[in-house]
Amino acid sequence: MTKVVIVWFRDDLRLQDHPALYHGFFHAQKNGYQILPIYIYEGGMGEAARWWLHQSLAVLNDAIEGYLHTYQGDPVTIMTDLTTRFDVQKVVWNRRYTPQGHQIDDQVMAFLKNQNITYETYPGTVLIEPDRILKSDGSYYRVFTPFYKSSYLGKDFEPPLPSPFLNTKPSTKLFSTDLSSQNIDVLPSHPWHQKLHNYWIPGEQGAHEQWHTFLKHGLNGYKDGRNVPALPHVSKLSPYLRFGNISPRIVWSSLQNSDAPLADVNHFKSELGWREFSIYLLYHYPDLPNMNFNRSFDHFPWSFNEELYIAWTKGKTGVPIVDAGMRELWETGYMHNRLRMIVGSFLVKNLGIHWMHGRDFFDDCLLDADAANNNAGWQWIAGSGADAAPYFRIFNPLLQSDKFDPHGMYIKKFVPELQNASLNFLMDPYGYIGPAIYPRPIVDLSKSRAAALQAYKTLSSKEN
DNA sequence: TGTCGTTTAGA
DNA sequence: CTAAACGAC
Repeated sequence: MTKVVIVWFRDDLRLQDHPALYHGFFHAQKNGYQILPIYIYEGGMGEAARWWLHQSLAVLNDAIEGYLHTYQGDPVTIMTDLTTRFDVQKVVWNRRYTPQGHQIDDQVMAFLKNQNITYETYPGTVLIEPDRILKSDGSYYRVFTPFYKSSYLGKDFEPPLPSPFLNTKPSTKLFSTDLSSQNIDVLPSHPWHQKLHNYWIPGEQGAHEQWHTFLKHGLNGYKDGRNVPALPHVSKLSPYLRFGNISPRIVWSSLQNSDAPLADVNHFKSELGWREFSIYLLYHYPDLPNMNFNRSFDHFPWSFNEELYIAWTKGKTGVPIVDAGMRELWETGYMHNRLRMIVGSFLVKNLGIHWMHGRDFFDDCLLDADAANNNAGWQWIAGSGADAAPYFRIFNPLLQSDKFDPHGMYIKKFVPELQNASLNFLMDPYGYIGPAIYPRPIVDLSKSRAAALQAYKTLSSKEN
C-alpha cells in the first residue's frame, strides 16, 4: 500500500498560509510519502453557503490538478475506511473551534490514537486561538474592547506561509486513485444560486483579487465609508474568510504594509477583531446558538407572526431601507453590515420576533453564514449578546436611511419597484404616497418601538 | 455600533 | 430659530 500523509481540508480551502498543508507537505517530502488531500462534507450548511463550498472545492481541486478527494458523512467512518485502503503515516489539519467541530475532531483523534497513527494539528483559521486569551482572573472576556486591546491592538503576527507548491508541480507530490473519491453533492437543488455567479468568484484566487481591489480602492476612507452601503468601502471578504479561501494572517499582514490612513487601517483590523471575538465567544460559550448570552432575556415575551416574518424575509415590509437590505441578500447572497443591523433591529424590535428566526434565515441565505459570526451578530442586535447594545438602543430605519443612504441610491439599486419613487417617500413611507405596487408599511414604527421598550421593562422588573 | 425630548449656546 | 449637547430609556 502507498504510504500517505492525509491533509484534511476543512474551513481552509486554500494553498497559501495553510499550516497543515505546509508542514504535511515537508513531512511527506522528507520521508518519501505521497500526500492525500481530502475534504469531508459533514452537512449542516445553508443553501447559499453550499454553493460557495461547491465552488471553492472545485477551485482548490483545479489548483492541485484534480487530486482532491472528497467525501460525505461522518469523519470517523471515513477515516476508518481510508486507513484500510492506504498506509496512512500521518494525518494533519488546521484546528476549528465550534462545539460540533471540536467534538468530531476529538473523536477522530481518539480513533487515530487507537490505530497508532500520528496526527498533527495547527492554528490556521484565526490570528489567535480562543483558549490563548483570558482575563487575569482566568475567565474569558465578555466585552469586545478590552478583548481586542489585550491581544490585537498594535500587535503583529507571524508572516503567512507560502503555498508549498510554489516550486513544485502538485501532481508529483499528491496521491490519487479513482476508487477513493466520492462525488459529493453539496450544490443546492434550486436555481437561485445561479445568479450568484454574477457577483462572486469563490476560491483562493478570487479572494486575493477581491482583497487587492479593496486595498487599492476601498480601504482609503473605510472608517466612514463602511457605513454607507451605496459606496464600495466594504471588503466583501466575509465568505472568503468563512471558507478560508484567504487567511486572516494574510489579510492582517497586508494591512501592516498598507499606506492607507492609519484610522482606516486600524478600523479594518478591528473588524477582523470582531470576527475573532465571535469565534472566541462561541468557543467559551458553546450554547451561543441555543441560549441567550444574557440569560435574563429567557423570559422575553417574543411573538411570532408568520405573515410579518414572511414579509420580512421577502423584503416586502413596506419600509424601503429594510426591504433593500433583504433584497440585497436574495440577489447577491450577501448583505452590507449596516443593513444587517437595520433589518435585524427591525425584525427583533419592531416585529417582536425572536432573533433565532432571523439567525435561521441568514444561515440559509448568506454565503458567509457561520455559526460564530451569525449567532454573535443576532444576539448583539437583539440585546441579549455579549457587549450588546442595551435593548432600548432601537434603530429607527428611517433615520438610518436618511443618515446612511441619503440619496436612496442603495434602496433604488435593490428595490426595482422604487426606481421612480420620490426621495421623500424613500425616507418616509408613512408620510408620503409611494408606487401602488409597493406595500404599505406592515408595522407602525413608533408604536412597535414603544411596545418593545415596554416588554423590556417588564423583563428587567422581573429580574429584581 | 441609537433615539428622542429637552436644554442651551449662539446667530 | 437652529444646531449642538445632554441625559434618560
